[in-house]
Amino acid sequence: MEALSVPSISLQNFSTLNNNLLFRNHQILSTIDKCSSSKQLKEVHARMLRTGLFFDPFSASKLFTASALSSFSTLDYARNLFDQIPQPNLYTWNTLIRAYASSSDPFQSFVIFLDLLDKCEDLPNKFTFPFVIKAASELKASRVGTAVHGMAIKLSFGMDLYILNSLVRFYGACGDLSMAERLFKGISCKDVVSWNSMISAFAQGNCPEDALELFLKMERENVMPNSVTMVGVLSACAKKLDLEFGRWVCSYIERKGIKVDLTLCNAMLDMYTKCGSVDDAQKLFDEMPERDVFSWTIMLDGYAKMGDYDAARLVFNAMPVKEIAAWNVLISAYEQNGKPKEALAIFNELQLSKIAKPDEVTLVSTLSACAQLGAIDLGGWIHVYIKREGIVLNCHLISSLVDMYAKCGSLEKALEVFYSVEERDVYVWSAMIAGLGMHGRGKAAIDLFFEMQEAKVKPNSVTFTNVLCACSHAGLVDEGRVFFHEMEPVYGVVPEMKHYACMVDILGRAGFLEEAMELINEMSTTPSASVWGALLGACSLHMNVELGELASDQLLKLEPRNHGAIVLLSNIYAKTGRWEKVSELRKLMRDTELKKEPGCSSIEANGNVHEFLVGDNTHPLSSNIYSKLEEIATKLKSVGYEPNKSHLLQLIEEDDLKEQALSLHSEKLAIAFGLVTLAPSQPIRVVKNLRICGDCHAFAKLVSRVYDRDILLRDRYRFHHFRDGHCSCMDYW
DNA sequence: TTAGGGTTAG
Repeated sequence: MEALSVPSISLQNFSTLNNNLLFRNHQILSTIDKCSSSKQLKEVHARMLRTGLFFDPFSASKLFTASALSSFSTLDYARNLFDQIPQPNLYTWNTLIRAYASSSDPFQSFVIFLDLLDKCEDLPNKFTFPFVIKAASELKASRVGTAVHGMAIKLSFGMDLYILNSLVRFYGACGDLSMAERLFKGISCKDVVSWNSMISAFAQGNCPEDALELFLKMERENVMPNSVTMVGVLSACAKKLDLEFGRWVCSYIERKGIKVDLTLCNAMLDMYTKCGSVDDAQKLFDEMPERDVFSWTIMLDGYAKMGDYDAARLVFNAMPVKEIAAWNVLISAYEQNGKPKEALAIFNELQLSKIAKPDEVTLVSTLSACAQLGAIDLGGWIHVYIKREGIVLNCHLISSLVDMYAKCGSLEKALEVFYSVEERDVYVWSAMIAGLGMHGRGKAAIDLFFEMQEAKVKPNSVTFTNVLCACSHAGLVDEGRVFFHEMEPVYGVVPEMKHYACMVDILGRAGFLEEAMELINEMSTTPSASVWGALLGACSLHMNVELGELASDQLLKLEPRNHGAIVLLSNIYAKTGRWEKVSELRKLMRDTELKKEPGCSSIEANGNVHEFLVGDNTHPLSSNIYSKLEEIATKLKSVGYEPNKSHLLQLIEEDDLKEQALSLHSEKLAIAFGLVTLAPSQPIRVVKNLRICGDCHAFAKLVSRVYDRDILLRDRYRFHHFRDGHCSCMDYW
């Protein structure tokens, strides 16, 4: 009996104790929800460890959830906490996967998911899958996501609405719109999220028409859209550049009383700027009760894209928080509008200000600006920076580096980067093919094209443009014909205008002018200015007056202000001695106030880019440059150099004036500057905005021999590598 | 005993 009394007492005691514990537990647990800083959370954690409450899986999961999902706690701390939980339950595992899925490192969700399968006694449930699928969408990890989809079906969650909705988004994000649509159509009880997922999938997958159509269908089926729907619809309007429909959507939102939150406001701003009405955007922006970094960046982007850099700068200066995206907007706007120097100035400002840290987008845009300017020192510095900061070299960065090195004249470095990586997508291969092509290595470019086939990478339209360009620069006519004729039947790439222009260039340059004309006549679409330009260039090279007149007529019909066409035609007339025609064209240029684009050459020295215009004497070292030019002239004359005056296109009449004008061509100034400032071991790298003229070409060849210097000159079309009196273009350009 | 899916800038 005694034995009975003891347990009865202890049971009673235990029960009291348990009640107290429950009460205390409840108190501690309820404080978790009230935490508003990581410090408070850590205090609760400590108390739970002291009381042993942390070792109760449910209580631990409460604490963990707060740390994983709260805005004030870091994911690292949460992960640490998770690792301390002796036996995390499925709920806890799911929460960790969820937290990683919306973090900056969604890949961890996969790692944790595999860990769950290995270590958790429960199988994944219907809550697990949406989180894992979300991670797959973020990463566009189509194979992993598809496998996860299969697993969900096996565990008989194939019809769960939440999982299906996540899958629609996942397949959409991976670009498999037909699979997304198949799943969407198969959902028996679609809710508003199902519609939203499909509309966004269309909008983001470059099918804005389908997105808008689906929205109208949703209307017809009386499904009430919410603000998320409208964000997707506005994004489709922005993609379609459909301002009218966009405006209708904005009034629809008002009419239907759809709640306009900050995100929706931003989507409206974005639609207005993308559709070209920055005024509407500015009006809305001014009225917005609340703005976030997105709102500011959209406005900045709007002004920058339309080329209103002053307004963009005002927005930028007013931004309360200058995230890296804002810097990127400015840098890429300058870089893409042919203002690479301004782009580099912003990059410099970013470096000095240390407000934000360059990311991959910054580096891609900056590398492109370096490529445009031929700024190899800065480009190389960025390469070192990437390595130093441990930035992962993705395909985008690799193609930018390859492109930068190739365009700055260092084919070796471009090849080094290309062969140093294992993952190469079609753009990386295409960039390398272009690099070889512009350096006149046509055969190597073609070999690389076939190497790409062996690596099972499918060529696209860019690849073919680059391959054809490579053939053109190297005079590989037969190879060019084969590629052009095989691109559609063998590789499934339909020839576009630029491919026709390349092919006309290949044929024309090699003197097959009639064949080039036949090709133009066979075209099913109207030939563009670039096609006629290629023919005209070839006519100028081979002095074909008849076809030249035809080509320039067509070209001027399409682009009446194309001074290049007039210059080329006058070139043909001058070479064939039709002076009266030359005068007519000169008069036409005067009357229409058409000015020849001034020649401009740039050269990098000690990290600074120096620019020279024709006859420029504004450079601080101008007097040194001109004495150097005189010295060069004397030296070259002694080896038999005669200036070739025909390249002046008879725009200057007096012979001595001509000679003087020739010596003032910008590339000559840049080369002289290079000889003055660069160490004898350094190659002289010059970038010219126009095509190099025959006289400057002969000049550079001789300078390379007389001064024993490598000269790398990039003109509008290609590279000329001068060494020991020869050029890599073999005088075919 | 806890919960999930869809949205905007480069």
